[in-house]
Amino acid sequence: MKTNLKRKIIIVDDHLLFSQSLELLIKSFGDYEVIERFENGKVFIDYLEENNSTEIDLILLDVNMPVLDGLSTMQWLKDNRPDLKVIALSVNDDEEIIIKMITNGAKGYLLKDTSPEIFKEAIECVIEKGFYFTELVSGMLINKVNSDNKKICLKEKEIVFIKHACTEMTYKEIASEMCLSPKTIDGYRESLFDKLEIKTRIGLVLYAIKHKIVFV
Amino acid sequence: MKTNLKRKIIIVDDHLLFSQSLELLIKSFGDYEVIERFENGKVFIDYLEENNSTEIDLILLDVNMPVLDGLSTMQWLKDNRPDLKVIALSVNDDEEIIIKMITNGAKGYLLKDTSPEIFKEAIECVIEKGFYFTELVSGMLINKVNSDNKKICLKEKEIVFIKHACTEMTYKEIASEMCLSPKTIDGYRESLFDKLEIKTRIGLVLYAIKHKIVFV
DNA sequence: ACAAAAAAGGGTATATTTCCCCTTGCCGGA
DNA sequence: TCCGGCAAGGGGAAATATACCCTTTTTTGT
Repeated sequence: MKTNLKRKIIIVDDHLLFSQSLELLIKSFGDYEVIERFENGKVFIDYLEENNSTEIDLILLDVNMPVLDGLSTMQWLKDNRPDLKVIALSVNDDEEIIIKMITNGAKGYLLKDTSPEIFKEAIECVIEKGFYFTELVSGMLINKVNSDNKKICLKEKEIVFIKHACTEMTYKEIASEMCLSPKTIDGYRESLFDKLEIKTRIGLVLYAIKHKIVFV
Repeated sequence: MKTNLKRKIIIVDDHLLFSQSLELLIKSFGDYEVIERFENGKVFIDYLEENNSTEIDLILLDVNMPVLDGLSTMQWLKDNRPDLKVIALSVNDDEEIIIKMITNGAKGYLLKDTSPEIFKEAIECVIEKGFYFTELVSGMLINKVNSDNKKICLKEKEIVFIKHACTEMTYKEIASEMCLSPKTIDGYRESLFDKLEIKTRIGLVLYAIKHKIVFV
């Protein structure tokens, strides 16, 4: 058996059913072998640190994982092993995450409802040409470039204020919690309402949750 | 080949990579064959209605799907094909969903990070004995029975009001939107604040999002 | 027909929102 | 060096919106 001629793939995914099944699917393509599987970014990085000379052709990296998630893992890879090729896998089509994975060096981003045919094409494409982007992802990249100019950036204090605003505290209570005059808080609120194009505290709460400033 | 002696399994899951891979995994167990795969509850039900005499030993049903999700599909099965055995598959350990799937007749509930060994055991168990519950699920069932007495139930109008309260509308606007007097809205609010043990509209918004009454 | 809900109202105290103005300190260009 | 600008922090006052009482009228189910 000429196993050593096959492309070497690593799967990092906490869904054991998925990762083990996916290994079988990849095997069925013929040209690839799955040399390792890990259930989160932490154990994967541990492995890389102890086996830094292993030949790896491609990494399939899940985005949502416990312990160390795909994004953090991608950041580590960017800093420590930028040579490795990664395709991110996720059920999640959240634009922000996708953009972050790609800016951190992912060579492709596939949703888990991708067909096996496209999946195979993506693997081949990334190994051969270095990248593979679906229309969804390309669209987001373009969208991103076009809206990069007027992007909203929140200061640290504003973030703290927003978090407090997403509780049942009154503004007065928030002010004393943050050791500021209620009037300053008032100023924060006004400038945020203006910046975020909202009109009420309810709008602020919805914005905060939508943009993951606070969690529910 | 004695294919006709194998147990017949159907997979319903929108994640094509997963469902196709899972089919390979199931095949590798030896005693089973995947006779059909569907990508949402709708096409699965369509199939059942046109092939109501097909022999099916087990259905693996994903919970989160587009078009018609696992819960709705389970409800249809309960009403129309209570004879079919279903194992629900999900990444989601939300207690409410799990309980609902089981009260609608699911014979098992597995998270997708289950190991293939447990998965195989669960399949065998459901086909042979009729059910399989992990500790997680059993724990929830017990928990459920113990806390069933004082559960909060919201009326239809209250739900509608809550949805409106999660926007930047004022109560006055909500009243006219719902064709009610502002005072009636006032009453809704008060009774909800009381029932949900909250003190402000912000609290109501947070409750609504946490309990999936509204989506962000 | 009667009790229980649902709907609506009155009144009042706070909270929130909005607008416009003031100080202080810091930074960059003329 | 001086000066304008600008950002952060704070203020007054007024208009609305919210929150919390408690009462009355209408519907509704049985």
